[in-house]
Amino acid sequence: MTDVQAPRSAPKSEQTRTLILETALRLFQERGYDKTTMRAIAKEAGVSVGNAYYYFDSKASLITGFYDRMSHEHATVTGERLQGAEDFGERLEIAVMAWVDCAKPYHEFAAQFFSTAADPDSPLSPFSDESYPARAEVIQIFRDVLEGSQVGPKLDSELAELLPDLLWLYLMGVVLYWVFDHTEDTERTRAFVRKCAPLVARAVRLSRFRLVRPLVRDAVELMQEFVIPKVRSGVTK
Amino acid sequence: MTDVQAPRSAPKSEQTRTLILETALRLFQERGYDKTTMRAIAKEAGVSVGNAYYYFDSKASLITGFYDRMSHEHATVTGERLQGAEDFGERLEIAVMAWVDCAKPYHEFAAQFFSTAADPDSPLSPFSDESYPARAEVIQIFRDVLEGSQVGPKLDSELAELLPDLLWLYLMGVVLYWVFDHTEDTERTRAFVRKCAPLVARAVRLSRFRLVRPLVRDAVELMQEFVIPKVRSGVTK
DNA sequence: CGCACTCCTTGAACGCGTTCAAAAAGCCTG
DNA sequence: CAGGCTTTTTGAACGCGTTCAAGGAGTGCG
Repeated sequence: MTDVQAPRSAPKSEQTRTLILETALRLFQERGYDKTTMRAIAKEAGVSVGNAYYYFDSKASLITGFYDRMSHEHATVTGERLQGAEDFGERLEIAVMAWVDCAKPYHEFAAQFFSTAADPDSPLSPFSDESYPARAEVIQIFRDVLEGSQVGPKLDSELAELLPDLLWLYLMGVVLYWVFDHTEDTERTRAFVRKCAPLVARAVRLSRFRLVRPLVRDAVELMQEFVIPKVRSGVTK
Repeated sequence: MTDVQAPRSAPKSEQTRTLILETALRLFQERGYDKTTMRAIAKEAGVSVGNAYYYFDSKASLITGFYDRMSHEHATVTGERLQGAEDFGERLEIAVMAWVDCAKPYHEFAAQFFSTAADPDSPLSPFSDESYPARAEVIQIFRDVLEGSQVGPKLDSELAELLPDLLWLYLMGVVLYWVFDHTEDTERTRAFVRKCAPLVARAVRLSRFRLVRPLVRDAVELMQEFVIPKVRSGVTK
């Protein structure tokens, strides 16, 4: 099921599918999402427009592969960089900054594409059932971030269980910031991430104190009831 | 060709413009955004498609009037309901719930339209320069919410100044939740709002304690540097 | 009255994403 | 090889948002 380059064993149809997908992603990156037409994709891939629609529901759903690729690379890069870092804030910064780095080549393309992804009914919404695998993989990254630090075991168990999902939401906030960021090399987003990480870490550590703990518990409960179901299994639930 | 009412102050062109706008908003509400075509708007208004484009840049920019109308009604309704409420959490719930009530007739339409509004370059983005007037009006609502409660004066002055903008961001979060909410009468969003308000109020009150104050100050500083400029004067700054 | 000038209005035409009936290519069985 | 069946491929056609050259319509001036 891995779709890198069509293996020799793959049937013809799978080859065509892959060819169309690769061509599309290449053109998206070269010309941007809007300027890449379905006709151009078909022509470049040497097939008909109708054929592209035989394999993919829509132009937007050609992005599915992009999601998977992106979360894979994010997980890999983060895994490498986390080696040796033990401070929670530091680890968090590494994970989020890794995303910014991985997403760099796609910034222009992603900004154009963002509005499509924001459609609640689109399979490409970050909350959709279809994007669940990619979402789960990124949440796992944050689980690693937490478990590899000293702060993890000291937390309230319910919060510790919830935190990876919350950090994924935090990443979505960063993504939103990044999409609107037009500075060179998205330097402003990077500065934002560098400043945010230690603050988040401090907030998490504060959550253990007797003064704030009751509030945190209630907030955790609220999240578990109202927000997490949407993150865990898509908006339809 | 047909002149309905002729206010002596309004020249012919203004009449046409208004006619197109009113027709568009009515059809959007009746049929939804996607199913309302520019051709249908023009036909229903008794003009040509090209004429609609003479007055409005695009189909999306026909929504501008909707934004203003919505924020006005939100401000009015909130103002009425705030009478007699003094608790900050209660006032916050009133303000946000008033939004949910005002937005009720447009839920289906807004969900379709949401993806257009999410485009960072669109004048209809909630962060855009063009939507600044509506945004400012809503932020003023939250300023009233804060000032009419007892918690306002006791806060750190920097936080107090920032809080209305932050509460507007919180409202944007609720809007996001609302857009994805498919329950009857968006009952789930309402429950979410009812549970959130007192928690936010508690968090604000906690911010005054010596234990958390340093963190809050740093977070406020971060917000002022990285986020508030975008809220105050649009993303271009 | 003719002329020029600006403001409005028109509808055909363009390029886009998407659909679909029909043709082509594989594939299996007798 | 023939015949039927499914899978794959085609490209014309549809409806959409949007553009634009062309033509009114009103107004002031000689």
